[in-house]
This record gives sequence, structure tokens and C-alpha cells, in this order.
Amino acid sequence: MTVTPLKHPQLEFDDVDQVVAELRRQGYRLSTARRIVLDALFAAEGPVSAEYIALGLGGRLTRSDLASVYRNLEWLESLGVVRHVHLGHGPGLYTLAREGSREYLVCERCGRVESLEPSELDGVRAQIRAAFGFEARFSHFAIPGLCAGCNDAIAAEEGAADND
Amino acid sequence: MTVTPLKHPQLEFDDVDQVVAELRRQGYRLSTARRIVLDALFAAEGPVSAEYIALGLGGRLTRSDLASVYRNLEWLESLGVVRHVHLGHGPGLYTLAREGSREYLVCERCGRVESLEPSELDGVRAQIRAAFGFEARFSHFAIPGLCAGCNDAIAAEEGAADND
DNA sequence: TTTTTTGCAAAACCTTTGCAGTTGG
DNA sequence: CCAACTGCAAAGGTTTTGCAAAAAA
Repeated sequence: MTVTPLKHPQLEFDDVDQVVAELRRQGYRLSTARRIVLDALFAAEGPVSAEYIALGLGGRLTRSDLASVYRNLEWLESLGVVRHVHLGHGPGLYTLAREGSREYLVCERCGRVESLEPSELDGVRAQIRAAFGFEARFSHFAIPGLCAGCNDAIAAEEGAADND
Repeated sequence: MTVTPLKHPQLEFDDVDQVVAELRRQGYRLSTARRIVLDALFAAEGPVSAEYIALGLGGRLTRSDLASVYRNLEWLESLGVVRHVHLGHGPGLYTLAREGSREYLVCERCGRVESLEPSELDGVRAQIRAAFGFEARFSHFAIPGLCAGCNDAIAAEEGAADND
């Protein structure tokens, strides 16, 4: 089993100041706009949209310009500090990369999102690799489907509809 | 093992005229614009974008209005004649539903698309169901990753870069 | 001071909607 | 004939780009 080497190794950090210090050490400029994006990502509880960041997480934080937010997210992503995921239709969602590439199960019926440790899907990836020689990456696009609860609910509906 | 009952059972048909006849039998109007969309879907070799259909599959067929194409694709989808998939970024792609809900592996490096019989992923779905109680649906969003060739190519690159 | 980044505006991209005019049955 | 559908144009939602003004180092 090989650990995938990252082109841009994830930076280790626990708070905004650490990231700021590290980026500055690497020679990057740290504007207020950039700090705002980092603040929002640290304050957010899960993946958030660029717009939500620009609105200061819904008013709780300093607002900023949407175009700059996109530019800075892209920049932070290229440095391995941030990554983004697509959970379905709707905007891409951004999150700090520090926790590793979490993977998501998204219920298409109720919208519930289950966040998984990357290793939890190793078996699934192995099965796909064995069958198709394909290395599946669930870290950028979520796995859509039906959660247990909705699956049951649908089964019940269909039972009730048997007398159509 | 239960066969999922379809709300809109797929129509059986081999060519445009059969679909047209069936839809007319069901009381729907069949305009030229609608026939053009069906012609394009039958002529296409795989999933195609609405725009490509509107352009007459790149000039080979009659062109038509993009908004009408979208409307008719949505209508045909609601009748179970058409379905659409998302293979990654970029527009949704439409295809005839007659062949069942094929599922796709998309290489994020070279763009290669591998089309699978639904049953080929039954084992994967079973594993996910067993582990998370989640019924994965790969028919609407493709599985992204790296095909065997690109995986090898990347391994080679990384070997060559060991002396960084 | 000089290079980078910002903020605003505009555009690009995909998709939906409103509406007057046309068409299918 | 009349309900349904078209074609065009405009708008909606997400993301990118151009550029003059502002800010970082």
C-alpha cells in the first residue's frame, strides 16, 4: 500500500495565525481580504460556498467581495490549504484541507450529508480497482444516493402504492 | 434482490418513429422541434449536451432553439424516454433511457469515459449499503478517478521525481 | 516605490422563464 | 379553432476576467 505523495503537501496548522505566518514565510502577501477568507473557513462547521464566505458566514463575520473570495479560494487551493467538493447541484463548497480529503455520502431525498474518513472507502476503491483497473476518487464529487431512513420511507410508500 | 419498479417505466423502442407513435398514442403533441431532439438523441453515439443537440450534432442535423431543446429534454425525461448524467464539470449530458441507467467511470486526467452496465456496480453498491446503510446511485453523477493508463503514467512521473 | 491584490463591473457559462406568435390535431 | 408549443429575448445562478484604484512589503 503506497501513501500518495502530495504535490502540495498539506500544511499543518491549528488556527489562522499559523497559516498566515507560514504563507508569509513562503513569501506570499497576506491582505485583509485573504485573512477574511481564512477566518471564515476556520469558523465554518463544514464545507461552505464562496458566496456564504463573502457574506461573512451569513453576517457573523466581515463581508467581502465575491470575486476576491473566488480568487483567494483558488489561490489557497493551489497551495494545499483549501479544497472544494461538489455535493450535487448547486455551488461548489470549500473547506480547509487540513483534515485530509474527507468523502461524502449525500442523500438525494432529504439532503443529509454523511462525512467519511478517506480510509472508510478503501474497500470500495479496492473493489473498483480490481474490477475495472480504475482508481476512484470520491473526494471531489460526493457519492449521491439514499440514506437508510429515506430508503425505508420509499419502501413503505411503494408498499402502500401496490394497489394502484 | 428486488428489481426497482420505475415510476415512469422505460418505453421500448428501436427508432424515432416508434417513440413518436407511442407518445402520440398517449395524447402528446409531436412538433418538429420535438422530433429534431429525438432524431439527435438517436443519432448520437453517447450522452450529448443540450447545446450540441441544438446545433444539430455539430451541423450534421437540423439545428434548433436551445431553450426548446431544454424544454423538450425535460419533457422527454419526465416521460422516461430520456435521462441525463453529469460526468464532471461542464454541462449535463442527455441520452436515451432505453438501454437502462448506464453508469460511468470518468478519468479526470485524460477524460476517458467508461460506460458500465448497471449490474457491474452491484457489488460496490452492496458494500456501501453494508457499511453505511446507504443506497448509492451512480446513474446520475459519474464516478471520477484515474483510468489504468493514467494511473501508470502518474506512478512513472512520481518515480522520476524521487530525486527532487 | 513597486509589485500584488483588491473591488467593482462586466462577461462567460449553463439553464430556466416570460411572452407574443405559430402550429398541431 | 384552441390549447399547446415554438423562438426569441431576458433573467437567474455560479464562476471568471478586465481594469483602475488601493494596499502590502
